[in-house]
Amino acid sequence: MDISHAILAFLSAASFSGYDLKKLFAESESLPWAGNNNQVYAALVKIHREGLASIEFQQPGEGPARKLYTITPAGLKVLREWLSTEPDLPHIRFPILIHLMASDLLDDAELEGLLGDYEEHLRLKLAGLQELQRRGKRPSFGSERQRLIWQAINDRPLTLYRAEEEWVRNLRWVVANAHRKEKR
Amino acid sequence: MDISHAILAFLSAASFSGYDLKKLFAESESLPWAGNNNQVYAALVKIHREGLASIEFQQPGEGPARKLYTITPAGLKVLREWLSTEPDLPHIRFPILIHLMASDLLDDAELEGLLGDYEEHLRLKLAGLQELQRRGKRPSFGSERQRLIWQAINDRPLTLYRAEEEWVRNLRWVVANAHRKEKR
DNA sequence: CGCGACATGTAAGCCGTTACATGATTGC
DNA sequence: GCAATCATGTAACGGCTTACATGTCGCG
Repeated sequence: MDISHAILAFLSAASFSGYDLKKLFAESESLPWAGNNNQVYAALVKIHREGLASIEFQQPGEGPARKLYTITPAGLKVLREWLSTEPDLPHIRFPILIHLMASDLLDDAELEGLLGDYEEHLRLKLAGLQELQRRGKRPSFGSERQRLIWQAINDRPLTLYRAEEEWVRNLRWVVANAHRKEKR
Repeated sequence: MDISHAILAFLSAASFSGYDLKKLFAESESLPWAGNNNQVYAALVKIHREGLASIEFQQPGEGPARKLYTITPAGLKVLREWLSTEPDLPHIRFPILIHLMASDLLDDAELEGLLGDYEEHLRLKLAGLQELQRRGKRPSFGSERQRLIWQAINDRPLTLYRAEEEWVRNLRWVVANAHRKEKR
């Protein structure tokens, strides 16, 4: 359960409830475990059992009862040790590649349609992300250096989608030219 | 089980055995289901049961027995229908982002070390991929247009890792400058 | 009064990976 | 004879998602 380290990483910046963390994961876009919650609550129980975080019960009267988790010195130690392990390389899936593998079944117009729709889809996603970014909500906790790093973290999905858009645009150009150059 | 469509996509280009497909998935790098085989064999059974591919038993005497799968007209029809569904956007995981979220625990030298090691790791991966690409093995079946598309498919992981490398390089520069500009 | 956000959890199931099990053929 | 590759499968485990279940609070 690798999500524990991500939770500890969040808790190293501030204290959160399970609900907070679930939302952070759901909104993150760049992190694994999108919109889960089963794992978050289960992992929190385990983290607390191991003494890596303490719980502060916040009484009702000012909202629904919540459990605020705060990282302990033991938790910080575990996190620091984990930080010295090398991070894995990016892990990615491009579902469109499977479509493209079979795209010989499509005529030129159909392929153009597929790629065009995909590019449009990407553009919409990008617009949504940029919108979120603009009126975000950027976590400003931590040092100056850490704020720059948060910016890089938030930028990462944007740069990925931009790269994907460029890749598709280029591919569209390539297949359009191939079509012009030769008869099939 | 989405892997069926990927298998059908491969089979639309040529006939393969389960072993062939397993290797194609393992070597692909850009496709999901890296180095599996459980799923491939299971999916092939299902595909055959549904009449989407036929089996040709190749007798021993010229090697170990193998089952060569060939896509049927029904399989082509299913594949063509699936092709008209919109492909999902890329799905990503950048494990290093979790490290970075907690990186405020590291001093400047340690962070530099983390990023430097990561960049080195990326460079090695890139070199390996380029090596594979050079003496590949590029599937030359299909039309001229399709050959260009195969090139794009094979290039995709390369461009991704290159983009990641650039992203890290930029981040290193940013944190190095932040360090110079202010005391902490 | 109903809806949406807040809040915490549980259950079921798929998907994917690792490891196991078996056996033939080729080359050193 | 041994290791590597070809070849086909099965078993077990864990991670992740979807859906379910329950309850509070504030707002229109």
